[in-house]
Amino acid sequence: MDTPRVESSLVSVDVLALRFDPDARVVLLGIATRAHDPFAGARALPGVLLGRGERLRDAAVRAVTGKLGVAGDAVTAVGQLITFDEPSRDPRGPTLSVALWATVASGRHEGPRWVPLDQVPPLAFDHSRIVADCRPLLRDRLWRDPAFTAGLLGPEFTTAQALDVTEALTGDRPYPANLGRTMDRVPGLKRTARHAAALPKGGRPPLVWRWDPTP
Amino acid sequence: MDTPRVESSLVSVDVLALRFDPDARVVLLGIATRAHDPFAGARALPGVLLGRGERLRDAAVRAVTGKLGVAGDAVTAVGQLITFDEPSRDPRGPTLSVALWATVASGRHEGPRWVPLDQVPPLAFDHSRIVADCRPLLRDRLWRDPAFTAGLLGPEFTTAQALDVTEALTGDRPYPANLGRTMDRVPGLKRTARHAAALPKGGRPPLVWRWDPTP
DNA sequence: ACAAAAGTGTTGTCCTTACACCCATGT
DNA sequence: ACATGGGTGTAAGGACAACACTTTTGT
Repeated sequence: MDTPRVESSLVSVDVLALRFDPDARVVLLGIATRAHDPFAGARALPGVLLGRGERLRDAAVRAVTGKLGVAGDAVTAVGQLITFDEPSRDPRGPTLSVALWATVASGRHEGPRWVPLDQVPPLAFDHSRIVADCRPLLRDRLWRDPAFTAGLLGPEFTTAQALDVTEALTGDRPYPANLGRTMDRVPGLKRTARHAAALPKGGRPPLVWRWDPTP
Repeated sequence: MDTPRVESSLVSVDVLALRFDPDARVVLLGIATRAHDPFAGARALPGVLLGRGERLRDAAVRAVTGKLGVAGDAVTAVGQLITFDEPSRDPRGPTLSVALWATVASGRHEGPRWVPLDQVPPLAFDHSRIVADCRPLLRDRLWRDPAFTAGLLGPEFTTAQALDVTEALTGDRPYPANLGRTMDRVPGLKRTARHAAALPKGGRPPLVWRWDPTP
C-alpha cells in the first residue's frame, strides 16, 4: 500500500482579509507584523500553519483573529483563491500556501494593521506576489459571488458605499445609474424604500439596498 | 518561533486528466483502478501524495504517468482547480486534496482507463464530488484559457473537432457559425486556408485552425 | 443660489443566440 | 438526387458603457 511516510510539504494558509471602512470610504487589507524568526518585524499576510485535520476556513479564521485581533464572529465569509507551491517560498523549507480571502465586518478596529488595497507595502515571503495574483480574482467576485459581496458590504448598504467598494476593487468608479442596474441583476439583492443620510458635503441621499431574507 | 512540528494534514494531488478522442469524437476522463488498500480495486481519479518540495504540476504529471500509463511528454498542460479539505475524505486520516486538471495529447491509449466525461462511474473517496464540483470550472476554461484549450485540441484542429469538444464540455452543441466567431476572438487562434477531409458520412470539409507560433 | 452627488432615461456598442440559406462532400 | 454537415449572412436580445438631464441634499 501507499506507505504514509510523512514527507509532504507543510501547508500554510495565508489570508487576504478585506474590510470596508465606510467613513474613510476605502477597502482595507489586513496586514500582520511578523513576531517570529523568518522576516521578524516585517509585514506579511496573516497566516497560520494548517493543523492536522483542520478545515481551511477554520485556519483562515484562526489567522485573522490571532494575527489581526479581529473577533471571530466579525469574519463574515471565507473562500478559496489559489495555492502557491514554489518550494523556496519559505526559507524554513518547502511549504505549500493556500491563499484564502476573508471578509471582516466594518467596525472599530483602528491601528496600522489595515492598509488601503492600492497602498499595500512590500510584504515578506512571496506575499506581494500572492496579493498581485489574487487581486483580479477578488475583483471578479464582486457582484458575482453573493457571499463575498454581502460579507464585504454587510446586510444593508447604500448605493454610495457600493460605488466606493467597486471603485476600490476594480480601479474605477462606475456611473451610479449603471451600478444600480448591475445590482438589480444580483440575485437576492433588493432596493428598499428607505434612503440614508446624504454625505457631509451634500448631495442626494443614496438608496438603501438589502439582501433578501432567503429564497 | 513557530515550532515546525509536523502536524499538518497530508497533501494529495488528484488529477482530472482529459483527452480528446477524435475518432470517437468524445472527451475522455482518465480513471485509475486502485491497487492498494483503501478502496482497492475501485475506480478513482489518478492521484499521488505530494512529495516534500514537489511542485503541484510535477505531482500531477507523476500521477498521470504512473496511474494511467501515459508518457510524460503526452501531458500537454496542467492547471489548478479547487482544494478539498474535508478531514474525513480519506479513511487513512486527514488529507488535503488539491484537484488539478491535465490535458493529454490525443493518441493511442486504448484500455478501460478512459471514460466519456458524461459517463463517469461512481468513484472512491470523495472523487465523484470532486468531479462534480470541478466540471463547471472545466467548462469555463474552454476557449478562455488558451493553455487548456490548446492542450486538449492540439496545435491544429478542425471546426468539427472544436464542435465535439465544446459539446462534451458544455452539454450542447453550438451552431458552427457561432463557434467560429467565438474562436475568432480567442487570442492566438487563427483560421488557416486548409480544409480537412470530410467526415465518413459526408458533409462539407471543415476548416483547419492553428495556434499562432507566438506573439 | 450654488455645488455635490444620486437617480432617470436614452443611446450605441458589444456579445450571445438563433435561424434561413448556401456550399462541398459521401452514398 | 439526396442526405450530411460545415460555412455565410442577418437579425433579435441582453449586458455594458457613456452621457444629458433631473432631483435632493449641504453650505
